[in-house]
Amino acid sequence: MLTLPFDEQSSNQTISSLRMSWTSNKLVKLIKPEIDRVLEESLETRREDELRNAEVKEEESEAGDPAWLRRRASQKKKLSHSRLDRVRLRRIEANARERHRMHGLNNALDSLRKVVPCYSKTQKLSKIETLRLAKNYIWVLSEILSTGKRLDLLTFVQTLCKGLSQPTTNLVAGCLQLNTCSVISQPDEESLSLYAAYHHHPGPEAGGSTTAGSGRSLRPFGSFCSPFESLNDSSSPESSGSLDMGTLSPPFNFSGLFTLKHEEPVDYRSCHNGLRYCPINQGCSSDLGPYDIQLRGQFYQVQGELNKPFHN
DNA sequence: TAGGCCATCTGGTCCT
DNA sequence: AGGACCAGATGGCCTA
Repeated sequence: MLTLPFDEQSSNQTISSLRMSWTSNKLVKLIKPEIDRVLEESLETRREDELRNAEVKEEESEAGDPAWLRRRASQKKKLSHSRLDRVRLRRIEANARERHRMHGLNNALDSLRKVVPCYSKTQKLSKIETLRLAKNYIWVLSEILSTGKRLDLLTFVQTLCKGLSQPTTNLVAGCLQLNTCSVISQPDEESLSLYAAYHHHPGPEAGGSTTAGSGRSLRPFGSFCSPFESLNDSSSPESSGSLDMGTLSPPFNFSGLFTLKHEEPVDYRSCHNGLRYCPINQGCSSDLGPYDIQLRGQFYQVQGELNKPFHN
């Protein structure tokens, strides 16, 4: 007799989920008949219990229930065993489909994790953080495209980290070997000048902390406005408290239309964790810096170039 | 131990 | 009728 890792009190849900989980395992082929038998026994037991309970409930309620409820109860009563079985079978199938659907969703999220900065097999980003990071990443790329200006690493990371939790911020900063404090609190002059260029209006979130004066702010980019605003009425990634992908669409569909070209072969080892960027005080004179945007059809090359340094 | 995250189940709704 | 999608509920696991 096979001993399954759950006792008789385990619910059918547990049994069916275990059954589904094990389906992919080759071992299950050997023990499947046993699993099916236990499952059927469990289903049968539960079926009998539910029928008993339903009968008791109907007896209890028939006296004072409204007519529609009595009708419903009598309809239930009329459900034959075969009909009940069919209903339950449909429920089981629906559960399996739902699981499959959610697995598909999770696979898609995994794919997304691999194309955003800071992909790590060991420390997986949560679903919500993955979406937030992706949103910020798209926004940064759109900024680079629309302004034609490079972002220094600090700005890049700070923008990526907008709205992310502290652990994720740490992860992103860690990927780039940045001090987290500098990511969240101390924008450099270059960054500030860049914000000034973008600064159209303070925005609703800029009322509280500021970057000037105190030199310390939890939200240093509160007034970092996107040039897209005039076109799309969109705002910076930080402008909405909740996840709002809809307002952040870029001004045009650039997917597959551009690539980033390095001016010269890059030795990633000489840079912070591989990212080629212009550190503060090193005076990169090029307008575009390392990002030489060209209209080609090599989006994935861009993606690879941008992500290569971050992925460990 | 509380809180975050996740997988799963479930019933409702909409669509074909 | 049946499938896809969604949101709420629930319980397990992990971590600070």
